Amino acid sequence: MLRKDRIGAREVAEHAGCSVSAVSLVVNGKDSGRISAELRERVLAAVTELDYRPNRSARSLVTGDSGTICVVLPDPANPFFGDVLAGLGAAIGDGHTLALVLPTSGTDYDQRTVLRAYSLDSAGVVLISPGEPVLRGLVPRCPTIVVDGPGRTPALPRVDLDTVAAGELISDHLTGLGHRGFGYIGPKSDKPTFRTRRSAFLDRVAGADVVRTLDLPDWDPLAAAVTTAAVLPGWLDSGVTAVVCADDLLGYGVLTALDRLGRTGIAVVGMGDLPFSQLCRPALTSIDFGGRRAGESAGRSLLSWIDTGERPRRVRVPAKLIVRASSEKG
Amino acid sequence: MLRKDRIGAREVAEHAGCSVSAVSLVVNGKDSGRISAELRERVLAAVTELDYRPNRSARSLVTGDSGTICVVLPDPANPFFGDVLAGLGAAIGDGHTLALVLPTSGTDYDQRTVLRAYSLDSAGVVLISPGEPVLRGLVPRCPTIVVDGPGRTPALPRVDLDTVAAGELISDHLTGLGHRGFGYIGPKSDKPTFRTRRSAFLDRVAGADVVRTLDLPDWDPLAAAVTTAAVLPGWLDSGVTAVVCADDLLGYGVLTALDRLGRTGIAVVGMGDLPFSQLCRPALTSIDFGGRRAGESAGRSLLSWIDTGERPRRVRVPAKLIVRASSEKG
DNA sequence: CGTGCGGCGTCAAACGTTTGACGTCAAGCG
DNA sequence: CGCTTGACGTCAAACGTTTGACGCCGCACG
Repeated sequence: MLRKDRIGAREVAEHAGCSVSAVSLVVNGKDSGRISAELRERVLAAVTELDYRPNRSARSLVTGDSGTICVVLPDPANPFFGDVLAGLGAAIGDGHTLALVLPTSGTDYDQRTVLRAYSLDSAGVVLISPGEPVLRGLVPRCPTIVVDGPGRTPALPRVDLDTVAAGELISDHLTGLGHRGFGYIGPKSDKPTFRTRRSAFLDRVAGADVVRTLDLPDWDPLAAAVTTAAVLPGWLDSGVTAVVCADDLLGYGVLTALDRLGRTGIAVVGMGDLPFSQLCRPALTSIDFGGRRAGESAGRSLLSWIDTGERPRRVRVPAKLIVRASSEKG
Repeated sequence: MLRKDRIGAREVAEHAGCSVSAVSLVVNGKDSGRISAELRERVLAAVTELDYRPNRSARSLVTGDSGTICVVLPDPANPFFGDVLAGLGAAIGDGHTLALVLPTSGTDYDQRTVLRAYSLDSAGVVLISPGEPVLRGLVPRCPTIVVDGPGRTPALPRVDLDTVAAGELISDHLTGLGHRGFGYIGPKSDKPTFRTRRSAFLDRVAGADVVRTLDLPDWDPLAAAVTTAAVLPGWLDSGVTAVVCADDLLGYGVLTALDRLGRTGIAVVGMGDLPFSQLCRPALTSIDFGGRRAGESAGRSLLSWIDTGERPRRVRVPAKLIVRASSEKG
C-alpha cells in the first residue's frame, strides 16, 4: 500500500520549524506555559495547511486509550436499537469513534460478546438491552453503561427506560377512560424488558374486573396475529374492553382482528411507537420509550465519566404515552 | 487507570520460555519453518492460559492497518440501514471491528464525513446510500465499497440495489393485472435512490393510458398522508387504478385514504417491505430490496479485497416483489 | 557578580507489536 | 575436514505519538 505519503507530526514540525514535541503539545492543547503564542500559531497553520491528523494507533499506544466507544447491541435491524444508536452518535460527536459489536449469530448476545468489546481497549462501553446472564459476574474493564438493562443490576451505571411507568401510564389512561376489563398480549420472553412491560401493567390492573393474558411462544408478529384472532372473541365475551400489547406490531394484529370481527369501541394500546403507528387506521396509541433520548443520555454520561472519572448516576428516561384514535372513547 | 496488569507478548514469552518475536510469529501464524511444533505448542498454551490478546494499537501502528472496517451511513434509525448493518456485521465476523461514522447532524452525510472515516486508518470503508456530491472527486484511501450509490459512479466497486428492477417488477405485476392508469407518489428528493425508484417505474409505464405523479416536498409520511388524501380523488376520477409509492410508509397513507374514501379495487404497492406491511389490512404489496443481503455481500467483497488485493466486481442484489392483498384483483 | 526563576522548547524514553536480517547448531555432502 | 544447507530462533529497528525531565536564556534580586 502507498502509505508513505501520510502526513505525520514530523512533517508538521519541519514545516513549522520546531520539534515534534511542540507539535504534539499544541495539537493536544497542553501547551500552556511551554509554547509561545507565536509558535502555537505557526504550528496550527502548518497543521491546517498540511491537513495533519494524528495517527490514532500511535496515540492510543502511548496513552492506553483508544478513543473508541464501543456499543454492544443485539440487532441493528431492530428500529429501537437504531434509535439508541442515533442518539449515541449524536451525543458522542467526532472526538471518539463509535465501534459496533454484534452477536456473531442470532439476535441476542452473551458475555463473550461483551468481552470482545473490552478487548478493543475501548475508552467506554455501552451495553444495550443486555440479558441478565450477560451482566452476571461481569467485571468492567473500562467505563461501562447499561442501557435498558435487566431489573436489578446496581453494579453498573444505567440509563433505564421507564418500563414501569409505561405500564402505569397505560393503565391509568385506560381506567380513566372507564375500562374495567383488560387483556395483555406479549411474548413469553425471558428478556427482562418484556417481563417488566408485562408485570408493570398487570400489577396495576390486578384489581380490575377481568384480566386476560396471552403469552406468545416466540417473537413472530404474524403468528401472533393468528393467535390473537383466535383468543380475542373469548376475551371480548368475558368482558375485556381494552387490549394492551407489548409491542406496536402486536397492536396492529389486534387492530386487524377487531376489524375483521367488526367489533368497535375496544381500546388498543401498543408499545414502542413505531413510525407506522401514527399512520394506521385507527392510529395506534402507544408508548414512546425514548430510545433516542436514552442513547443521547448514555453518550453524555459516558463522555463525562471518561473525562472526569466520576461515575455517573443512574438515569431514567421518561416514557411518553402517545394517545391516538385506537384508545378513544368509542 | 490500572493498566499495568495487562498481559502483553512479553509475559507470554516469559511464560513459554522464548522471545517476544516467537510469540508474535506464532500468534500470527507466520511461523512456518521458523518455529518448531513443540515451541508453538508452548506458546499457544501460554496464550490461552494467560488470556493474551495482542494490543491492537501497537499492531496497527506497525502494520499500518487498524483492522477496522468503517461504515458511513446517513441514519441508523432508518430500518433499511439497520438491515444493511446487520448484514455487514454478520459477514465481517470478529476478525475486524466495525466502526460507525455518522453525520454530525441531520440525516445525511457529506464528503467531510467520509474523510473522517478515512482518517481512522480503516482497513476498509463502506459507504451506504451516499449522495452524488459525496462521491464526486473522492479519492479513496483504502478499499472502499459503495452500497446503494447514485447512478453513475464507476470509480468505486458497488453493491447495488436493483432499483430499476423494482420499478419493472411492479409495473409488470400491475399491467399483468390489467391496470392502465397509474399514480406514483414519492419524495421530491435529490437522493439518487428516490430518483431512480421514480424513473424506473415511470419509464416503464410511459405508454399507459393515465399517469399521475405526486412529488412530496419533504420526507414526512404524515404530511404525505394528508397530501395524498387531497389528490387521490382526482386521480381516481381520471382513471388511476393503481398507486405506487416510493416507500411503504407512503403506501399506508394511500391505504388509509382509500379506506376513508370507501374506494376498493385500487391496487397499492409500496417499496421497502417494512415489517408492518405483512400485518396491515390489506397487507401491502411491496419490494424487498434486500438490505441485509446487500450488507452481507458488501462485507464479503470488502474482506476479500482487503485479503487478496483484488478489487471486487460490482454486485447487484436482486429485488423481490412481495405480492400481498393490496394489489390483488379486486 | 552569583543565584534563582520563569518562560520557552527540546530530548529521549516509552508504549507493544511486527519483521527483515542475522545467528547457531547439526547434519549432509564432496 | 571444510562448506553448504536447513531448521529453529533471536535481535533490534521501526511504527508515530506523548510526556516527564531537562536545558537554555535573559532578567531580577540580593
